[in-house]
Parts: sequence; C-alpha cells; structure tokens
Amino acid sequence: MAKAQFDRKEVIDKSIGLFWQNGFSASSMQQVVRTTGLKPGSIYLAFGNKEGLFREALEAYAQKSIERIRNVLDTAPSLGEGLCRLFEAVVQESTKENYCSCFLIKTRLELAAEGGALHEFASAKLNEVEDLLRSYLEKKFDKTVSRQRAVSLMFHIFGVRVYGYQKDSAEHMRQGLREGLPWLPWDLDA
Amino acid sequence: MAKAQFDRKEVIDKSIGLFWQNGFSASSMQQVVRTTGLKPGSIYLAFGNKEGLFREALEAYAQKSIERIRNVLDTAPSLGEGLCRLFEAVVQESTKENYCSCFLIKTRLELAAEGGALHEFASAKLNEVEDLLRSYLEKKFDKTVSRQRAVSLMFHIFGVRVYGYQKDSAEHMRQGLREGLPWLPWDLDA
DNA sequence: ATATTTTTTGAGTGATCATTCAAGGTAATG
DNA sequence: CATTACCTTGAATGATCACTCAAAAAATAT
Repeated sequence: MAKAQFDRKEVIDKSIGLFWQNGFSASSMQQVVRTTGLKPGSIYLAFGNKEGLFREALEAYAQKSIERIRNVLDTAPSLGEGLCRLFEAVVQESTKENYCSCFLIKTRLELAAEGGALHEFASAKLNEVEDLLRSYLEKKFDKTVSRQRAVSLMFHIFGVRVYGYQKDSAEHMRQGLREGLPWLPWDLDA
Repeated sequence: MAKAQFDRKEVIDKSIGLFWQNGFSASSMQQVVRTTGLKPGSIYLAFGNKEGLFREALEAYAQKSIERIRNVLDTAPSLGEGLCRLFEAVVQESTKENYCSCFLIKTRLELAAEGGALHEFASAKLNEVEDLLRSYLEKKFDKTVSRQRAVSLMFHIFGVRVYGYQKDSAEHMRQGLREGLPWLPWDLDA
C-alpha cells in the first residue's frame, strides 16, 4: 500500500487561501492544481471533486475560527474584554492588503441560490458561532439578555466583515462598535 | 435607423434577478439569453459584454434602493420611525422564499479579489448609502454622533442582510436590532 | 418607393471548465 | 523477489464558457 505523498493539511491550507479569496465559482480546478502542486488525478482521488475539496477547506477554516474564539474568550481577564479583543482582531484583519472578509460569510452569500450543502454547512457553522457566544454570555447575563446580545454580536461581526473593505475605516469601525455595543468594556482594553 | 425592439428596462430588471441571485461568476450569458429572451448578438450590441450588463443591472438596483431609503425617510413622521420602518422592511424581505440578501453586498464580497470596477462600484454605492443616512442623522444629532450612528446603522444593515438567511429568525433579528440600536423608537412603530 | 442605417439572428469560435482513466510508479506484505 | 494495493501522472473528454460576425430583417430618411 502506497501512502499519500503530499501533506493533506498543507493542501487544505493552500485551498483555503484560494477559495476564500475567489469564492467557489471563480476558483478553477486548474488554479487548485497550480496552487497545490498536485495533479488532477491526485486531487480527485483524495477529495472526490471540487465541492469535496471546498468543503474540507471550509471545515478547516471554521474549526480554526471557532477555536480562536474559544481561546481568546478563555484567556481574557473577563468576557467583556475577550469580546473586545475579538472585535479588535477583526478590525485589524480588515486593514491588511489582501483582506478577504470571512470565508464562511462569503460562502453563505455566494452559494445560497443553489441551496446546496456548502451553503448549509457555512450557515450551520455561523450558527455554531452564535451559540458559542451565547453560551459564554449566559455565564454573566440571563437567558433573554444573552440571546439578544448574541444576535447583536453576530450583527456586528457581519457588519465589520462587510464594512472592512472600505479603506482606512478601522477607526470609524471602532466608533461604530462602541455605539452599538456600549455594554462592552472598550476602555479597559488599552 | 432601426430602434431597439426590446424594452431595455425590462431586460435590466430580468438581469437584476439573475445576477442578484447567482452572482457574477455563477451567472452565464446563456442564462441571460434564456432569461431575457434576447439573442447573444443583441445583448452584446446593447451592453458590450457580461460586465457591462452586470454593471447596468447593479446600477439600477442601487438607484432603486437609494430612492427607496429616501422615500421612506422623507415620508415617515420622524427620522427614527423612518429608520425603524426601513429595518422592518429588510427583516420582512428576509422571510421570503427566495431571499437573496443585498445585490450590492454580494457583489462587494464576490468581486473584491480581482479588485475590478464592479467591486469598486458596489463599494461606492454602499458608501453613498452611509453618507445619505449620515446626512439625515445630522438634522437631529451633532456631527460626531451622526457619524458614529451612521456606521452603526450600516453594521446593522449588513448584519441583517447576512443573518437573514437563517430560517425563522425575524423575531430574533428584531430583538437584536433593539439591543444594538436602542436610540431608535421601536415601540412607536406599531 | 428606394436608399440608408441599425438591429436581430443563431450558428460558430477558440478557450477554459470539471472531471476521467489507463499507464506507470511506489511502498508495504508474503 | 514477487505480489498486492494504492498513488501519481498528465493527456484527453465532452460540456460549457464568453463572445463574434456575416447575413437577414426592420425601421427611418430621402
């Protein structure tokens, strides 16, 4: 039995880069071949088809994202400060050269029409993020407030992810976040 | 001189439907041919290429959207109530069967990578919406507050547009909007 | 009517799409 | 070493892509 000669994680990471930037439709398998260095046959044996590879890439991205949220919230001195740090990281990310918003959000929007598995998967993962945030909020607030604020947090995540394409908008976004999330300890976070 | 035999507005409207739902890359010119009933030659004579048609469709969508915002805000009994009505309309829209988010937002996300004219155009129009909202806010609030709240309104618009794909979430979204936009007169709007 | 100008038609272009597969290579097993 | 089992290779497939163009039709101008 010959084992796969390529590093699967590496291939997935490169695929995340490609699909995240260009989306599903605008990424061709020939680009995947160029990006990963694999030949078509190897890709199809390992991942089935374009959707299979995209799915694994999206899955890996989602897992990393959710882990990062958990990690930041678990290590911060308080929930509020953790949330502020998460938002600051998203704002920071939007200032980079090749800003790409969020892979999950882009997939949710791009692939909603065909109602396919990828759209469902992206939606499920975004819901998972909301549930996670709510579970953290429920440590400090009652259920009703927690649910409301979880939705509000998602609005602001989506908001920053879309707004972030505007150049030099980081400071405006920080102001907007303070306006909509006044219950977070923005000033402690210096 | 023969005049065009098709109704340009009608063709644009049908193209809006197609491109809004599927995006640029996932909409083929053959679908455009089927949707509009025009033959390829006529389309290319009238609009140049796929990007030209997409651009006109996006332009028409943006104009309609901005006009609608103006209209609602001008006819409402107060600015706050007008804004509430706008949000309620967006929430309502998300409950429909073939919900498609917002054509401008989808374009901004889909076509950011190539940095092309269409991404720039969508971004410019979204900025125009923000400027419009700010100009209305400045009638009631000072410049600083108006700018902050305009950003906050955009966050919530983007938020609802992305969140809206979740089924049966209208009531949750309304709660989330109250949470993040407490300065709006939600209860007067019954 | 006739001439002129513009539009419509729809088959056809070469390029690129996702995907396949037979042949050759490589590693573990007996 | 031989066999087995899996992997890689890369040219080839048919479909579909955006787009073109010469000829027919249609509408105005004279």
